[in-house]
Amino acid sequence: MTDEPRQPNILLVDDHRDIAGAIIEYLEHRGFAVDYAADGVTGLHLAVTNPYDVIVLDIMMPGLDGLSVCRKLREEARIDTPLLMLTARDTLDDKIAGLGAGADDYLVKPFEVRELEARISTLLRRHRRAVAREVLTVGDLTLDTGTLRVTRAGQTLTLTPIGLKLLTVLMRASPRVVTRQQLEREVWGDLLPDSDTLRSHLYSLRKAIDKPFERPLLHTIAGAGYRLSDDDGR
Amino acid sequence: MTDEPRQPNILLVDDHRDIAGAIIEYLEHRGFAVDYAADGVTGLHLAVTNPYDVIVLDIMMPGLDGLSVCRKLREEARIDTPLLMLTARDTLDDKIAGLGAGADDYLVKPFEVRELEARISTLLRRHRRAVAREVLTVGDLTLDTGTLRVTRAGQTLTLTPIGLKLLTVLMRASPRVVTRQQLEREVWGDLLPDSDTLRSHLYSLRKAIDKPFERPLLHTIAGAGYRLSDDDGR
DNA sequence: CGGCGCCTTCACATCCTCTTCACGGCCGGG
DNA sequence: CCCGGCCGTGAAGAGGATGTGAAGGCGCCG
Repeated sequence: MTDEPRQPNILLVDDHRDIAGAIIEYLEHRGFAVDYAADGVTGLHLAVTNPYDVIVLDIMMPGLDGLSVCRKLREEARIDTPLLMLTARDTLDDKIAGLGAGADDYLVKPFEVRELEARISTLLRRHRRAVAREVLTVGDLTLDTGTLRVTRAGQTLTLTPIGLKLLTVLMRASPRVVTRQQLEREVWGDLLPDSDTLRSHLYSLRKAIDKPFERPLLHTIAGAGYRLSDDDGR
Repeated sequence: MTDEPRQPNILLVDDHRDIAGAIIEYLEHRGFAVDYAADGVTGLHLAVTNPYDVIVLDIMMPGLDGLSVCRKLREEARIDTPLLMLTARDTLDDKIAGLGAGADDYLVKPFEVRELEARISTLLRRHRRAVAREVLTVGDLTLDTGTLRVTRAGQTLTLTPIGLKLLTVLMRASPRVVTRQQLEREVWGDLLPDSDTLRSHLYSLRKAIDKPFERPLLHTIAGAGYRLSDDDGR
């Protein structure tokens, strides 16, 4: 609902302006937002200052070459954005080096842009899935963001999409307090509903995750918001 | 980029020495300090005797398996170090149910080492954030501005929104004196109430934070205002 | 088309907070 | 010595915030 498939941001680093131009045109036409750098230094700079979804990196470049950029990104900047390396056939050996430097895939030149797009899409998918899977835990309550399964004390709970969204936000924030406003914004974005329907949803959520159990996890903080936490001994 | 650069300590527990070797090599190359145990018993021992930042635990092991190690860590040793579980695809379901055992995340084998690293980084970030909240302290009184929880001498106090606001201002200013005017302005802005309701609120606040205890922390400075401080020596 | 979830909206109940007011003690000034 | 101001104390009522539950509408899927 809120996590819509926004336009993926791609960074292309390649010193062949003509080839790059064609690639950019195609990718933008296909719904990607493309940033471009003609050399390794600017490419590196862009990569560390912007959150890209995929980085496409030519391996042979004057000055700072692709391998070095890759290595710096991974080892110094600690950026784990999916990275696709472009390499010429005759330097195929580089591909080994490329994967060693932390690239996720490589493509041998010359290639079809459609092939490039396919690889990019694969990387996007894989990374999204990888990032999406995460297990949040508060007390004996767990939420697996990969399977969207919610359990408490071993038994599976079922909740509505909005309930799930609220719970995710609350669990990520736990044990900090989340204001009503934040919750509303997370669920509905900027088009907030007329009346405060949030109250009903919180009510349902509470009924789902707390009602059947001894110790409540969802606490109301008067005048401030809500907090999800396991307050036993402390 | 403020509090960074200590080397994170990882504990890896996995009975597949070859896989473990590759993981260790990669992680160390990427700047982690890795301890290794090939079975559950030594893993458990290492985990309780050393302060790790993240523990990576294979779920299937001869002898003491990962789930048991996890449970023992959480329930007996009371260690809340972030814990990542490694699990084979075919045993996914049972094991995920076992997330109630207290794992923070899981990774399905086979996986990319880079993905493992990404997960580890996430856990590190999350844990640091959770621990590094701002906590105000005056004497044995503490206020966590993230969870809005107030404790004194270990026990949790409950106070009203306005009481909380007043306390926050007083704690931030401590041990300086805060005038009535300042307090009123903080709470009500420019539209001050008719009568001085502030007195009542300070009374309640005092009742909440001082009444149940020996030494008072909230002092009235005649004609000047209020001061929150632990005055033993002075 | 019909049933089923889910979301929204509304109405009511309940709880809690804030404000207001009244009283009394303390203290300094007249 | 008395008075008035300042402050602590405490109770009570008004009003707001929140919990609770049900009705209705809408979209989705068979």
